[in-house]
Amino acid sequence: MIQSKLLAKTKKKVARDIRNEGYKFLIKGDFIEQLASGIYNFLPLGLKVHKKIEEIIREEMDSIGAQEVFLAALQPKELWERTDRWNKMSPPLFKLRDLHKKYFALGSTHEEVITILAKERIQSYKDLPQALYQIQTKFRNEVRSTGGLLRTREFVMKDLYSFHQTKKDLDKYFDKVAQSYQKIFKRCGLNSIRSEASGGTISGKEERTFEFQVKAENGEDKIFLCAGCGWAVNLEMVQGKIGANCPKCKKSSLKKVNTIEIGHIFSLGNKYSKALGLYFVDKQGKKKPVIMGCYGIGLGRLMGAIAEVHHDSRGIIWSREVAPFSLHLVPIEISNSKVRKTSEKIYQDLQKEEKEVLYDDREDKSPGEKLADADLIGIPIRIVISKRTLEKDSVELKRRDKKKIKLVKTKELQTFLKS
RNA sequence: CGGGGCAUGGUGUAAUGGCUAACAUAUCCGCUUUGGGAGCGGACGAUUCCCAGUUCGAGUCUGGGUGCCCCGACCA
Repeated sequence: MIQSKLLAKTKKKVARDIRNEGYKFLIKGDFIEQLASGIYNFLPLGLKVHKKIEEIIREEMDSIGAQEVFLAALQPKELWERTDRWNKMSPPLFKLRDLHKKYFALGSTHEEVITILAKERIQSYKDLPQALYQIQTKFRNEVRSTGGLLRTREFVMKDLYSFHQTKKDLDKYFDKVAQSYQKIFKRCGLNSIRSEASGGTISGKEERTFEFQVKAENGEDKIFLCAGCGWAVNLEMVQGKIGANCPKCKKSSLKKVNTIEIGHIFSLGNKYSKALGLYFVDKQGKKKPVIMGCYGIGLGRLMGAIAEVHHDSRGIIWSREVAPFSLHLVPIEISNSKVRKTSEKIYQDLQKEEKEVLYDDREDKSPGEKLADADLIGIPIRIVISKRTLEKDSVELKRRDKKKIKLVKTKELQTFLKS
């Protein structure tokens, strides 16, 4: 991509009421822009990151045998009344009426829709287990949006639903998903903590659920974490146990940690299958409700969390798998013909290797501004070419997350990048 | 939903109730410059969120509305 054509106007200043650092850089770098409170547009850079995250999630979901579907966002009122959630859902549903005055909800989650979809296709124990997921826009009528992308009213979510004969089989899959989640977050550059939580309006309070949390100074969640064994629990589950010993390992004490919730997995039991009539016939010919689980990751929030965790004073530091580009090619003084020729040659060569390169071909930007933009956008590897480096037949390589600068012979650049 | 704050060129900010609403930045033109947001000159750009009111006079004061931010409550 040629940077002069990239739709990204980086900003030097943002409104002072933006406190959240990661969010500030997403705005400054022109990854996203706000349309209304809790509602965001994604610009080319932001969308690229979002898509990278989406692809990681899709790969991991496919690898645990889940099939992708795409469900309706407009959902009839009656469906929500059958599970008694039309009025009880929290945060509230966005509700609207069609031309015939019929009520609909904009989907904030899809237990109802997926359950009746499954009902048509799961009747026997032979049809089980099954796992379906989608990556789709959700709408939530939040009372208050916060932290940029961290809590929005419209966002893309990956929601996975699993269907089982028995609680035991669900538990097995539950663990599999939990592992898959840790892997997803790892690939996104985050160390996630699995924390015990409560289900609220999704699973019912009696079912146990896990949240996946990432440590962040200004995260809005709080968990108690055991420094010894890594066991964790949400603040809401246990009040006033700071300093108490971990109930699991009994050795270390629990410490209160601020976190951002980046994923949540629920055991649903038979709540939805009973309410909506999803039953199967077992080997003995007995009719039983299907046991369900559901598992969610908010993609925008995950992106916001990454920015929140990985940045320095100059901008975001994207990890390799989620970065909008893998290489940032930055010529200094591109009006110099030798600099230009070499840069363009390198750009072409790298593209042939299917490297995702952002080439800063802008002539009217000073070196300072180009370098500042590079730090802000946060592509993992920066390649600087200038008269100075070309005197040594070299280009300069710098990792965004490191201080060290390395000179590499122009001819050896490609082999060097492979290693 | 309770409490608080804010609203001024594209963006960020300034302006005792008083003259033509100021500055920075961005953008455009010219010259110059090229390793950490360069310099000089010029240009473009605002119904000061909306509606009432007080006043000789309102960006500024009062009332109402709308929007945004923060704290709390709530929360996948």
